[in-house]
Amino acid sequence: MENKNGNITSNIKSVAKLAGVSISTVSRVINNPDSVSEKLRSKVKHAIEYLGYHPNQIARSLRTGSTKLIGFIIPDITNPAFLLMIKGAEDFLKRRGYTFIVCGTDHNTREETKLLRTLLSQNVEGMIVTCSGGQNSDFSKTVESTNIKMVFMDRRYENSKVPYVGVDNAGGVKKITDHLIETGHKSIIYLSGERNTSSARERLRGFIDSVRNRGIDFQVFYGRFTFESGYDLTKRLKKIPDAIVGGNDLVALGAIEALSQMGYCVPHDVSVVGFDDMFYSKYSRPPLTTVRQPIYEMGYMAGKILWQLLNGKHVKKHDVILQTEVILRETVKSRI
Amino acid sequence: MENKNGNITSNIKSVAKLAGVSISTVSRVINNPDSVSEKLRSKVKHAIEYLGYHPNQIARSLRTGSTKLIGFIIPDITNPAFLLMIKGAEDFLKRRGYTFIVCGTDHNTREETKLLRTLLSQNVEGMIVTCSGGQNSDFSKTVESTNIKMVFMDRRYENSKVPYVGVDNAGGVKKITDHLIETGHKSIIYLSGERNTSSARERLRGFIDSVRNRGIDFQVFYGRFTFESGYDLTKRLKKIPDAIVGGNDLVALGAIEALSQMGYCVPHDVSVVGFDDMFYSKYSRPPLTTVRQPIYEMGYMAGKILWQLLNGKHVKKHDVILQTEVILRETVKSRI
DNA sequence: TTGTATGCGTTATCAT
DNA sequence: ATGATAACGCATACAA
Repeated sequence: MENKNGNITSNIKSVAKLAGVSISTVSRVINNPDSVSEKLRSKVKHAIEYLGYHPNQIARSLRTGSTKLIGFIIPDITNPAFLLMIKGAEDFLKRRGYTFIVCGTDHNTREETKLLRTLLSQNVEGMIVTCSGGQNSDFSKTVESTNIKMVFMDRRYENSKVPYVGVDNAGGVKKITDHLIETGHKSIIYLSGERNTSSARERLRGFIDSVRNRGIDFQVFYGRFTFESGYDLTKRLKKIPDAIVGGNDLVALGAIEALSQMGYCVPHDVSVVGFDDMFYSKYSRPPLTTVRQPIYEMGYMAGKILWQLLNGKHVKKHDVILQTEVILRETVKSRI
Repeated sequence: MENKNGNITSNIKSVAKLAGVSISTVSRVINNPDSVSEKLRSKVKHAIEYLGYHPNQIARSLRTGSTKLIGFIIPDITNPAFLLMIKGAEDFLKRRGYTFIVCGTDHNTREETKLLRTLLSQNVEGMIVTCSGGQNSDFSKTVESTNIKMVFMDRRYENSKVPYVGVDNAGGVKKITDHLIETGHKSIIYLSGERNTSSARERLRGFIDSVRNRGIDFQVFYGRFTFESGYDLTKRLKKIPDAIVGGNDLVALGAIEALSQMGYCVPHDVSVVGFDDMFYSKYSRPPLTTVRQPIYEMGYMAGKILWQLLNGKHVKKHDVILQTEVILRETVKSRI
């Protein structure tokens, strides 16, 4: 039997014919083997083996109404952090029989809405989404109109009834800034990236929370979440502070590079800290003091919550906020 | 109408009923609007709008035999290089209406075979695969028995009729090793990773090609393709050579770190080069001299070839080998 | 131009 | 324990 692509495709009918049984028996051998006699079961199994048959998932889905498909929408499929989250979610869900469609928006909210529609018409049973912007009303409207099971991961849209799993961005930045203050840093600069996502706003808030009303001389500059941005922002500094807090590790690393080119030594002259603890940060020179997020765990948790949603279980906490950990390495020097 | 998940699902029937036409007319409005009178067309369109109807892709696929689904199998969904390849392929294919399922094997060939089966039963129309090991006979057998359209990307299994897109690994390592020899390096050590994949073997071959019969004192050590492996291997070196060639950038960076801890200065005392030009290598201290592969282009090309396969076009070159480029930065010093 | 009826490959219901 | 058959939602050949 040949389909449109010229592929040789065996189906339940051909298996039944070869085994000399009805198609219902074949179906039973696959879905409920115990209900078939040993004799027929073995016949059917051999036929399946011989023909290299495997059930057509499409037909199965149409009939059962269950695709066992989960969709992911993330801002950038090239960013290892997002993929580690996805791995976490997959590790939880794949042993429960799900398959995954992963889509990247390139940080474009219009594309995000489009992908939502695509996944919907692929009949995914659930979705895990890391939002691409600060808001996307088309997206939110579509979600509300469909009752699709969804979980937001790491970044969310506000005013939404979608459960959320994230990390305590504000708390993390606050912790590491507190550490800076406790070790005698009097003037501190925060280098933010784009401020449109929920996580970026939270990090900035953590910095402000830590620094205000404590007699600290502080300033905030906005750029992007890249090495180059950290570099440029730092090069333009009129006055070098006691410490610089990067909105993420890349920004911090860029700042260190600029500082070194400007003749300052880290941490001797300036302390620098980041946020993320990305793969490379422990190998930088000097190794970067930063905040570690439980990335993988975040994904795992998102997978778990989606699974609860899918199975009609009561989701206890609507929002789950995971805690961060300060990783002390060698870019901070006490100035007491 | 409500499906098993409790979702409100409108179907072609409900649209037809509301519009007061037959289901074939609705189908025509969607697939071939010009064949329907203006009057009915507008009625149907309003009904579609009102109900928020979109066609069930599952049913459509079952009927037409076309899923517009492409599957990817890669060794590790957490590795940015693989994902950049995928992005290349997607950029070519998505404007042609395809959707993508991405699966990672965790470098496990058994899992690889399982994923192949999964994708097959999801009725993907084509697949792009980066092989997880040196061989996988179950995988190869299954592929041959199905006529699935497939392209190997970056890593391949031998003896296969599957088209392949890769880079000239051997040529790349040869080029950079030649450069080392031409700049007066007399003793050179190659630090390989696992030697089971096709690309790892090719890189080693490039090194040997460059070094032999030229009076060079050379040695090869095997470890893994990680920072730690480069570090450990280097720490165990009895005698420090003029230059070290890392099987990839991570290994080279690990070697540099070990060297620096052992009191050697790069490139003053030893030259070190890598392979990949991964994202971070230009920011390392000192910036790493390495070989750049056209990662994205490789994926784009793989997508293009798969598309040709899918459309029955004649694929001119069965194998496509892309060229590499040596990136000179600051970890090599001339010793002439 | 429009409608009726068939079948895609399954699973599930109902007989036997 | 096994088989015949309806139904899932859609596209399409054929009839009108």
